[in-house]
Amino acid sequence: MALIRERLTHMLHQAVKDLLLESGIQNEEDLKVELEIPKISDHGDYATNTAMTLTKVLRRNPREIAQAVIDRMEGRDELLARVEIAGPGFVNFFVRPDAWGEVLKDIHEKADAYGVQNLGRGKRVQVEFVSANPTGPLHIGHGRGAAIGDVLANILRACGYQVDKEYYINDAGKQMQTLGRSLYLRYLEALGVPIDFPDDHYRGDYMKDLAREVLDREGDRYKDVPEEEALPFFTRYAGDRILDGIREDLEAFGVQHDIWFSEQSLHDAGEVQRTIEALERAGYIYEQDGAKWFRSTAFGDEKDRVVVRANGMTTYFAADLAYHKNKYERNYETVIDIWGADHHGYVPRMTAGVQALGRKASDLRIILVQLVNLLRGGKPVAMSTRAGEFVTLREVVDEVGKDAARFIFLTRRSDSPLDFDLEVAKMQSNDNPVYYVQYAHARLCSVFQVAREKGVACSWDVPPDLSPLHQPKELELMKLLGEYPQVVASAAEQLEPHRIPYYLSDLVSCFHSYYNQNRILGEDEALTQARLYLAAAVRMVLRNALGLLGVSAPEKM
RNA sequence: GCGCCCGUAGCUCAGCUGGAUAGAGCGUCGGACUUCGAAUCCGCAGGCCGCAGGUUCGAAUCCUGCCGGGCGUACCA
Repeated sequence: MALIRERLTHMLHQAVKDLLLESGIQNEEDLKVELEIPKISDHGDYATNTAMTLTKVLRRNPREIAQAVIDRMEGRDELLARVEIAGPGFVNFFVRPDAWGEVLKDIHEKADAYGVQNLGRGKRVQVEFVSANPTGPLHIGHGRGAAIGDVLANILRACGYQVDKEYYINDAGKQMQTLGRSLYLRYLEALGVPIDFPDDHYRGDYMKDLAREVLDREGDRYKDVPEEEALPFFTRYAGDRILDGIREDLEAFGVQHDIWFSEQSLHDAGEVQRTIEALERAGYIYEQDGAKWFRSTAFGDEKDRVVVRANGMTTYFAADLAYHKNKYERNYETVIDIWGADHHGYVPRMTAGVQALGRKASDLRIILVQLVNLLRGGKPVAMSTRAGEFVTLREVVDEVGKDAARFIFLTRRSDSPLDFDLEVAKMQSNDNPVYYVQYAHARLCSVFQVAREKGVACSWDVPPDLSPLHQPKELELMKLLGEYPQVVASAAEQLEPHRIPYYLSDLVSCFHSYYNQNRILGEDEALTQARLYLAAAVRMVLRNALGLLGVSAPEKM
């Protein structure tokens, strides 16, 4: 049994199709119909503006079209109590109250898989996120990108895409040398050798910690080794250890990448060179002032970009081109990059790059994540990266918990800047939406606990009679539960994970309100069974949605 | 200068692929625990959707111009 929304959409779609055929029009584009939930309940459970959008094609007035559409909706009486034409030409649908129970049966039947669908049809998608340079610990801005990337990937998986989560390690180039040298100098310092620590080196305390670690493990064996000989060890050591730390911090944050991809491996395999050659053959490379330029202006970038400098070194951008070429060679149909918004200037050149490599611009989707302002009690926390004074992601997770941190990162559109207040994140109140949602789940678990203690049946081979559910709040809950798959689908299509937390807040708000004015476990056995069945469905959806967010669904709190 | 993002209630933000009377949380004020969890609920108040034009049956949403804030404008990584 299909869900209410799907059935109605289908019915409407057929009716519009018939109407267009009768009028001799066969235009697929005019056939898309959309159902919205009106803001005002007097306007029905669902409404469509399709009659208005059809006025231009059919050249008739919208209310007439609306009537014609309604007349062609077959089997509407089974599902609908009433259909109205309203305002300039809206069609408002009032679902039969007894039809909503189908939603609950559907949820019980699908259980964990409720919300899972097959929009993607197995299409391979890669989500690349975090990809912070392995030169220091992750900070809170990386956390936001991590949460968004991780959850977006989860959502796409739930929608039938075959998704890999990938981390690009910038382990090549001068910054790694600088990193190694920073460690080397701290090592000497720890041995009591006077050093001069340059400003452009990595000054954070974590480098001193690492230096002590090297000292413990290796003793003073590098003390008298010439710098050029010692550096490779220190570079590799620093890079590996910092990357380990990043991995651990992500793990503590609930994020696991499937693939860790090394930039150096592209250089080692000659892929950077090959990519430049491929672009040369395609005619997108020219030489000027001793450098090789990529003609990104051919695809709308504001200027061309250097890929090989006059000194013969390839640029970072060249490696990025090779990396993206490599992604498509690994057969990803769509590649999603999650970048800090401070990199937005790179979007046109990267988009140009994938097109020059023979892909559609839309094969690369870039999500820009705005910066995070870290606050404590409303006051900004100093965040100077160079001085190494930043608050790390790990510190934030340790202080406020992974659930609160993730939820807060996700409760905002990614292109909106985010104020992250450590005190608010720790508050166990409604200031903090994560507890509001988790509390509902714990509450429901508690109800089931009590039910079991009282010996009330609360698992069902066959659905109970749902006719006792007819209160407005009960119908509203069922309707909201029925919207969940649609919410997941739209989050996937629009690449907007924040839709899930907002949906959860709505659902939970409705539930809490209902809970406060009704008892689930009561004298009336039939009513109790029906309400428990509803409650179980709410709990199921909460679990599924929180699972997508990587936020726990506690039984007690 | 040019480019991108943002400007919605006192605060933090949804709504933006055009739809009917613009929403939520916080904060203020006032109510609800002998009951399955009060980390909850109920109610009151709060708006020229930055400003000005345009597009059309209809604009917070699309277009143009301004104002204000953030970011970016390398043969750096």
